[in-house]
Amino acid sequence: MKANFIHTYVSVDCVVFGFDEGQLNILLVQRNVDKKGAKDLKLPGSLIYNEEDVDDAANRVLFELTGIKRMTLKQFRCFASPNRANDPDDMKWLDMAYKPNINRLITVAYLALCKVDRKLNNVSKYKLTEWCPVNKLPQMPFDHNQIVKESLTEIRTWIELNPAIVFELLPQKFTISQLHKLYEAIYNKQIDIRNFHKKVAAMSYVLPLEEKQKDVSHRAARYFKFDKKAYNKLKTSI
Amino acid sequence: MKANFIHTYVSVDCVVFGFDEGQLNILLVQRNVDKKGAKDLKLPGSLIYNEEDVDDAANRVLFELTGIKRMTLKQFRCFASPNRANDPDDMKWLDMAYKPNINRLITVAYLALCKVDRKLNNVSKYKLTEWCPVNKLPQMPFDHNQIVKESLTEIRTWIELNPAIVFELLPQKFTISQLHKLYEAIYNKQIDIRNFHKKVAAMSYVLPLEEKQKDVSHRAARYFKFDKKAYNKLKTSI
DNA sequence: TCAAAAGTGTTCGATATACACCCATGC
DNA sequence: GCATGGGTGTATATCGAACACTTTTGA
Repeated sequence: MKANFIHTYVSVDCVVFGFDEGQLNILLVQRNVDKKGAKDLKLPGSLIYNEEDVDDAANRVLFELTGIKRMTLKQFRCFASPNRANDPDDMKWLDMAYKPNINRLITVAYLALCKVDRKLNNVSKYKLTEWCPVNKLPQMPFDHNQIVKESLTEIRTWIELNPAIVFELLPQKFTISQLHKLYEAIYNKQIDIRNFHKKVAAMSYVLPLEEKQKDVSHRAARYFKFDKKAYNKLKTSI
Repeated sequence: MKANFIHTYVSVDCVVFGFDEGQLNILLVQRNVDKKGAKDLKLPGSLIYNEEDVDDAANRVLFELTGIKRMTLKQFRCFASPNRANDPDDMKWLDMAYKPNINRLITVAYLALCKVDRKLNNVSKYKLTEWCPVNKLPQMPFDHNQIVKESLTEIRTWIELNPAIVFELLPQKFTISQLHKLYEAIYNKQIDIRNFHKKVAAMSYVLPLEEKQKDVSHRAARYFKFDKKAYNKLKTSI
């Protein structure tokens, strides 16, 4: 009986959201195996180190992936099905990428948010990274498709609890239209634009700038910015 | 570098909430060490087995603890600080209770809900279990105090997402007053009773019964029940 | 008749929803 | 001048918050 307690490896996997051209995208990486044909993409992740907390491991993965030191991230669930790493291809890849005989692998999944205009400098480790629209995801190894699926409901509840995080997905300067499209993408439904303007006007921490779009073939939109200090002051006052 | 990937043990720990006499309580168990004086209580938990998912492990722990097969439960966070099991007493206890040389222990924390009037039949394993009011918790081993603290905010967001789960903390038949006190305990603030009556009246899935309290030295309160079917129908229709 | 808890309505402000037209700009 | 997207206001319904007195029952 006591022998049945499992000695296991633990990994973190990150669902990195980005927003571009009205679409939510997820950042995927290519596995190291040379599989002809199929692209073989997966969520970025890593086994955790000896003296490393899972949160630290997630930050490390994201840094190696993007060159960004402190991304906004949130742990959302541990995936631990005994069968999640039973596919022969996946086992072979674990052998190669980490060490042989990884008999069981449990993963802790994270959500992370990334501004589109952030230049990504991925450190050596990842040969190829790719933004992939959430509604056109490929078949992925392990339970990564399941993880992404759950992350989509998780990101909504995250925003309910902390409305400020949506601005992590937009450039410093953004238009109402961009924000509007982002909300529509996250909630996957249409939102009346007039009511949306009112809603934004009521957010004291979203400030209009003097600057407007240039060289657009229609009326130029005003830029806005998110004022973190105003937001925090408001939040602590409640 | 590759040697640095950790081979670790994984446990589950359960924060079991109960509600009695206007108070939220948590079910704790006594550790097996004979420490004089101090009671040495901890959260119920266990290492996970070889072929066991963490959700299954949590269900097993709860069954062994209460005799209840399917408790309402929810995974809420993985605690994995490298130092969380570094206390000498805790390490000694791990040696005894499980096996020697558990160098690192990661835990996945669960919330569970238990009706007060449920008779608890704890299976052999636990010598002594104790309901403990959330505002009078003892010092506990590992990071169990931290886990409980986070569970208190977690239970609120759980209820926001799924209002039906509060009824898991009440008897089949309950009075508005009981429900009212439960909400006050969970949100830790006073709630106007007239508005509360209105709110309950608007819940189409909370049905008044003919039955009333007996032998009370004041006006007898009406009993209500939660209608799961009506709730699910309502939920799917939205 | 008193103590103790049950039960009951109205008003107000804030918030969400529905809905359609004019404005600025580049081509 | 036209195509494209930007920007605006009003009316209505819904929801939450504040607030005090009467009813029932046993002791």
